[in-house]
Amino acid sequence: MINPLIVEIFDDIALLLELQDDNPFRIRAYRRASLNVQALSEDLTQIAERGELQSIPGIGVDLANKIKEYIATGKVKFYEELRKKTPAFLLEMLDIPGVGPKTAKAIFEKLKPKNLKELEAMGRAGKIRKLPGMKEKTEQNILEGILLLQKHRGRTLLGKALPLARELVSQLSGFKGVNGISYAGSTRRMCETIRDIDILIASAASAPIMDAFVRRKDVWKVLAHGHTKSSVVMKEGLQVDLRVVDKDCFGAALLYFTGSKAHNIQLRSLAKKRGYKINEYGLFSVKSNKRIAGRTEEEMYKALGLSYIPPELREDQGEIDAAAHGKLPRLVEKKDIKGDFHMHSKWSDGANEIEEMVASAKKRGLKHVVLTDHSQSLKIANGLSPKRLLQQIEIVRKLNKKLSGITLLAGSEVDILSDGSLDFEDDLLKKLDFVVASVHSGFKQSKEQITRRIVKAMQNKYVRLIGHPTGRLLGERNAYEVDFDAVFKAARETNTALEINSYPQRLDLNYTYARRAHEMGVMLAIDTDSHTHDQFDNLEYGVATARRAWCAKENILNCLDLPELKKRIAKQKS
DNA sequence: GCCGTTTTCGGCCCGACTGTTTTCAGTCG
Repeated sequence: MINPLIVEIFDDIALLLELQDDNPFRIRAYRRASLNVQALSEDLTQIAERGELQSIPGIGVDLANKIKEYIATGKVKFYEELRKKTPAFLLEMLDIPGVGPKTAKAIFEKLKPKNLKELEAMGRAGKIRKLPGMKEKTEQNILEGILLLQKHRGRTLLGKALPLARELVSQLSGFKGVNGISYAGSTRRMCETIRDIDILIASAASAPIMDAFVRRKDVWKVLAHGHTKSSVVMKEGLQVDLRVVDKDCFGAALLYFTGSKAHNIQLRSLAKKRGYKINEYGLFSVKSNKRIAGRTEEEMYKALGLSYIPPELREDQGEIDAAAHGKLPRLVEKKDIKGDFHMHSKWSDGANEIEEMVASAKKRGLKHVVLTDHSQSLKIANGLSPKRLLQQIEIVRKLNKKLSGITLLAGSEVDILSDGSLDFEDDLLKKLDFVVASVHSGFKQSKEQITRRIVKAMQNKYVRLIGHPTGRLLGERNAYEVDFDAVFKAARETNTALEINSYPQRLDLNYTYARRAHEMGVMLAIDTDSHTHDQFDNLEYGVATARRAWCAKENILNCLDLPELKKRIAKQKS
């Protein structure tokens, strides 16, 4: 997959051009192209082979040629030359919050620091304040920016950011004069990782709210503190931006601060074409400067002739066009999920007894769950031997008779071994109600090997589902190399579902692959892979991923009632 | 550098906060 490399090159080119004070629209073009490449689920190499690079929005003749050049030579000459011209540390300086191209260049040209440490020493020695246009404050801010950069690197999992955002919303909503409140930004779009939390408040009296916000005990550092906008870094490292607007503008502001940036740009272009202007205060007629909409997001979309676009879809992935033609899907919701096909108990590496897991699932409204402890090869997770699995099946059957309001099914998360065979014999799998097959080893195999392995597992007539199909762990391990088209095709042909694993560090399939999979006719299943009783709460992250993948409930296997599911299973693979 | 239901040339989203300025440039989202 060369896409991440192209993304990095385009982003770097944008920064390098910025340092050269190049045409800002040219710079934006590289950024836009990078965003659109990021959103692809298919490898650029394949798109290039079909000669369709220019069908990607933001990719024209020139950028298509740069991609082709990279595929052919592993290099982009234009990029190499730009880099040669620019010292590496100058580029690195742009990572410091508050330091942009102008400041970076001014400092670099005069002081020639070689690294962050040297720059910091220069700041401490009072050398930066002597430069034209800079005083003590600028110097101070750069020093603090360096500190921030060291503390606040990387992104935070949605599973951590969302609860924090909700907590902040709940606390701030109790404030006097708050007429409306919501978190916005990538948290509201349910992106898998979050850079900072955005909170929007509707109120006529912003100053006291701002004051209280920046004085919170859990605030580490105040980055900005204005009348309507403040930014802080929390002690645990996450940045939170708070914005206060009048309640008449709440919808326009919520739309704006939810983003994505690319979605906003498309909306504004559309507005412009129709003689309107959009900002965070509303939709205005350019001619009369009269406000047309702004109280609610629904009102804003309606005024633009669009149906309401749920936040999860606002990624500039065709949603505006679909909304204009009434073709948005009716997205799956958490309440549509009837069962969970993937959970563990103390028998393998779970923390709770089977009964506790079932009770927890029932409490959350699930109607059926499949117990899928690990198989024998996964020693580290105390995988079940055939003998223990047979015992467990019996216990499951007995326990199920005692249950009401929820059905417990017998299953296994069986390992797909390195040659593609399964960790249990068919005779044993046959006794189970539902089999999940997953890769837990041999991540470094070649693309062909892993693809063959997974396809072979899907051809087993008892395997209903492939668990966490790409094996990635956010911030820890990349997805293994696999030919997705081959996997999706085989999944469709063998009637095997693919999982959207809800565990916040997995979210696997991710939303772009999940979208392509169901568009190719593959059934998906949203599972929690719970290892403790409270992890059933992760379901909402999996549902969000499915929504971001444009899934309706018809695309999701666990939206079926148990009788329907059983019918489907009986028909499947027979 | 991209793009076209006004355009193949001339546009390209919009505003808040900060610091160093006496009216604005730089940075950020």
